[in-house]
Amino acid sequence: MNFQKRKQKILEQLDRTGEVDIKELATELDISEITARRDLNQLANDGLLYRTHGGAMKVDPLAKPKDFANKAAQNAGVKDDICRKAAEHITDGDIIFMDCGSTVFRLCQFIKHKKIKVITNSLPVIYELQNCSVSINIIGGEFNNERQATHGKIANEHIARYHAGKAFLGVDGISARGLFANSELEAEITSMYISQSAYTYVLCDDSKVGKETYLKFADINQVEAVITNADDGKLAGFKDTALTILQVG
Amino acid sequence: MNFQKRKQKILEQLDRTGEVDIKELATELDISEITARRDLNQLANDGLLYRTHGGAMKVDPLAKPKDFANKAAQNAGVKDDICRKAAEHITDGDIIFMDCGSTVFRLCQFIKHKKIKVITNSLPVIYELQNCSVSINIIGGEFNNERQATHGKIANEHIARYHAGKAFLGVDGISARGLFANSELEAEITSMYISQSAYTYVLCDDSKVGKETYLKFADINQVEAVITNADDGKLAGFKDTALTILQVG
DNA sequence: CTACATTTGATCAAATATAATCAAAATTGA
DNA sequence: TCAATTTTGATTATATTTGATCAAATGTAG
Repeated sequence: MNFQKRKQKILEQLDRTGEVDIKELATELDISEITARRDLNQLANDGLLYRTHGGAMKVDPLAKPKDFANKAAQNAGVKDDICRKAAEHITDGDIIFMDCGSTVFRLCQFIKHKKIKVITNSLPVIYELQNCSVSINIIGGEFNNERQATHGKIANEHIARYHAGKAFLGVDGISARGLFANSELEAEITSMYISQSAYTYVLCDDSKVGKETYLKFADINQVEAVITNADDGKLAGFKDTALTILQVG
Repeated sequence: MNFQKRKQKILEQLDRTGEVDIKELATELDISEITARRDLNQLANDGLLYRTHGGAMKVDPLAKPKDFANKAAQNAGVKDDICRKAAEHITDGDIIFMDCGSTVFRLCQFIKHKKIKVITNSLPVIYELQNCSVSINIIGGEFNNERQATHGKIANEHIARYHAGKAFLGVDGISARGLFANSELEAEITSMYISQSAYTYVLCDDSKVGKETYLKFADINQVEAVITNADDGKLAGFKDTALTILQVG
């Protein structure tokens, strides 16, 4: 029983009962109390639970804005797994880009407590990260109501003025041949994110893996890592690429 | 039963019945009276309830600290009058700037149905105008949580790239000698709005008229009109200026 | 106002949880 | 395989939480 596995079980029970107890946890997971404590502390540090004396409680479920929440809720379990993994790669002091997809949006909950700078064109992300330790830089430009984000020439130029250590991006399709998008606007801004960040993570669930849709906008070697729940079979195509693959679930 | 959990239960009961009693609390939560007292004291200290002898009462929900909505609600009647008048000057096809003050925010309700472009640095304005006939251009840059808006160098440069027919701005003070602001950030972005618009309306209630506070950032002849509820006496100082004065109320 | 009951805060003691330190065990990478 | 690193657990010291007692403050009734 390693840390990752315990983490899952703890979060699972927390989700079910709303609370956990150090002593019970130690018994159930067959670990010492101090290890249980260490686990809880780490999870609390990642903002995934509230630490209490002798245990922990579920973190407040927050009211999600508008219908975006519904779309974001589709496949939420998998997306959360992906984002939890992504959050492990974000540390205090980081400057990161976040794009406007529903997957990337779910990353917010895991980074709220971190002392980082987020540059984003996504209104839901902005909304979610106000009033917390994250400092926000809004990408200006024409606002697209459907995507709840800014896009276009001015937005692209805005991004071009910044550099970030990491970018966390969603795509509509990814294969060994490159990254694919369903719209030009989306493709352009994603390209810009990639070019202005030192290290790019692509976040996508298995439905996007192997999919080559509409518009190819980047080669696979332009991004550094993909975080996904796809299985080895689906990922076999990436064998010959330099891509770092982070599997979850 | 730890403090966090008791806190939940206490606040829950408070919300239901409006009050709690030390003795009952001690029995129900199976804690000593002194612990119940300590809990109530701490919650009172956090402003979550009113401490009374022998128990506690629900705190007045209207007395919550100033979030933007409340601030915007202060003096709402007057501000609405001012904004209603301002809206009369906005017609389909207009491109307008709106700044991030609480007065200008109330203009939103009167322009929702209009077919115009709004360029703004105010997050509340953006929220208010989504999903309606107004097309939005967001001014990018670093987000200031207190003001719920973007400010700074990049924001100013963003504005510099656009021109609008009209600007609707709030100020912290206005007199025949010029416009005044309580912060440099605010002053700079307002100056930029003025210089990039053909016609500038200043929206302010009578408390701002004649007030010369902190930082003067523009001469009075740089703006074209002021919309206010101030009376003739307060406005007498503007007699010798070219300013168009639109009185309401 | 006085007398009485109740509530309260302070102090202390006991129980419990936590952090710190260090050693053992497991994992990792050559 | 061995050495280095990480993870885990035992021990001890520290901190927190809780409850009991009691004097002081507050509220109530006459």
